[in-house]
Amino acid sequence: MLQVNHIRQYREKVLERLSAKYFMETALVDAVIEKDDLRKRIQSANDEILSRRNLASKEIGALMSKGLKDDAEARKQEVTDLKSKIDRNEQELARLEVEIREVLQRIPNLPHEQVPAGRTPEDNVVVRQWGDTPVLHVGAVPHWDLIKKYGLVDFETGVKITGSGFPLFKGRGAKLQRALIQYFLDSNTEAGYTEYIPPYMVNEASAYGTGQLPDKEGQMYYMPADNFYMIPTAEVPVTNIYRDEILKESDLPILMTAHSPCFRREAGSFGKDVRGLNRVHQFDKVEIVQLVHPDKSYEVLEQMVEHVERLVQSLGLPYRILRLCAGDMSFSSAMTYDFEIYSAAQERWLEVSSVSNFEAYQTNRMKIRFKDAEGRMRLVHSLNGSSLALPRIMAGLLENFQTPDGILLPAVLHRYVGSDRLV
RNA sequence: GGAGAGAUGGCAGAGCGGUCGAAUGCGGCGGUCUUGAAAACCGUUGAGGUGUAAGCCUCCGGGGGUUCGAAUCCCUCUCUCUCCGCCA
Repeated sequence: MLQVNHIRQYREKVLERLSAKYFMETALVDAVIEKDDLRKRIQSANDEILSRRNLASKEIGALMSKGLKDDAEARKQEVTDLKSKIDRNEQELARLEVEIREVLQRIPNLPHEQVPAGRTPEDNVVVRQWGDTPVLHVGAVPHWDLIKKYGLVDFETGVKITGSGFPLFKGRGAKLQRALIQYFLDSNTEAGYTEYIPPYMVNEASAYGTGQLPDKEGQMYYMPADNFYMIPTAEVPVTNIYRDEILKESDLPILMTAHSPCFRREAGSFGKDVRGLNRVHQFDKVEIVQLVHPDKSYEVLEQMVEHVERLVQSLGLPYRILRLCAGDMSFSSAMTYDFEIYSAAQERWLEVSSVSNFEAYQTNRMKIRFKDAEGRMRLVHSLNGSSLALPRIMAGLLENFQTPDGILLPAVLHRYVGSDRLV
C-alpha cells in the first residue's frame, strides 16, 4: 500500500496518477489524510496525558519510600482520574488506525509516468516483437488435439481425480514439463538468481504481504482447518522470505527464483479461454523475484524483461512484449510488461509472462527495509516476473513445432528431454 | 495425537512490580595502536509515532486483565523447542 506521508506530501500528483488509472474513489485520498490528521491530534494529546501519568507514578513511588502515605494517596487519585481519558483516546486511536489501513488498502499503486495512458487491453503498447509466424502444414491442429493424439495430458482423468482444470500430465507430456522447469531454473540461476523451493501453502500474513488479501481472496484456495491458502504463484512465499526484515544496503539486490505449482480458482472464466491448457486451476510456473535499492528498480525491471526475453527467444517462439496501459495494470503494480507468444494453430497470442515493478507498494505492507548510506530507514522495491508460465509455453511449443509425423523441439531443450523431438 | 519447556534488541542470553528500552557476551560501525592486518584497548550501535529542535510517547510473541506504576503478576491465543506415538 501507499505511504500516508507520501500521499499527504504529493496529494495533487497522487490524484492525477490515480485518475490515469481510472480509479474513481478519489475521495479515499482525502479520507486518509483527514483520518491521519485526527490520529496525530489525538496521539499528541494522549501522549501528553501519558507523560503526566508516568511522572505522577514515579512520584508516588518516591513518596511511598519516604513513608508519606497521604500525599501518595492523593496522587493516586489524580492518576486514576486520567485513566478514563486515556482509555477513550486509545480506543479512538485503535479505531482510526484500522480505518486508515482499510482505506489505504483500497487505493491502488500509482502508475509510473512512463506507463501508457488507456484503460483496456487495446491501449497496451507493443514495445517489441520478435520471430516469424510459423507456417504450419496442412491439417495442423490446436494443442488440445495434439495432446489427445499423443497422450500428453489427460484432462478427463484429472476431472475424475479432482475436477475440471486440474490436468494430469502423462508420459512425454510430463517429461516436457519437467524439462522446461529444469531449463528455466538453470537459466535463472546462471543469471544470478538463488533457487528456492518454497512452501506451497501460506498463512494469512504472507497472503496479506504480497497483496492477495484482502482484495483477491476469492482467487485463492483456502484451507479453513489450518487457516492456510494455496499459493497462486511462487511470488507469494518467495517475496515473504524477507517480510519484517531490515536489510543492509550491501545485501541488495536480492535475486530469487523458484518453481512451484500455482493454484487459482479462476471463478467466472469460461469459453475458448479455458480450452486445453490456456487456463487451468493448477499449473506450474517458474518465477523470478528481486528486492532492490529504490533508485535502481526501473533499471532492474528492464534487466528482468531482457532476461525473460532471452528465455522465450531461445525456445524459438514468436513473441511480443507489451507495456500495459495504466488501466490494464494490476492493483499493486507501478509498471508492467506482458509477454505474449503466438500460438500458431489457435492463431492467437497467449500471455506467458508478466514482469512488474511494485516499487514500495508491497514492501510497505511487508516492512522490508534497509538502512541507506545516511543511516535513514527506507523501503526496498520489489519486482517479479514469470520465467515462465508452463502450460501456455507448452501449448505454443506443441502447436508451433508440430509436423505431420510428430512434434519437434527447440535446440535448448534437446539435452533436457534427451531427444530432438517430443514425439 | 499425548506430555513437558519456552517466546526479551542482528544473534546468544540476564532481568527483586518503580531508578529497565532493558545487564553481559558476540556481531556491526568509528577510533587508538600498526608499514598493513590481527590482537588489545576506547567509544558507539533497536524500531515506530510526534515535533524545526530539545524532548515527549509507544513497543520485551499477539490480545485482555490486576496495579498509582508491568518485560516482571493473572487469563487467553498463537508459535517454537524437547520427549513419546504415527509416518514419507
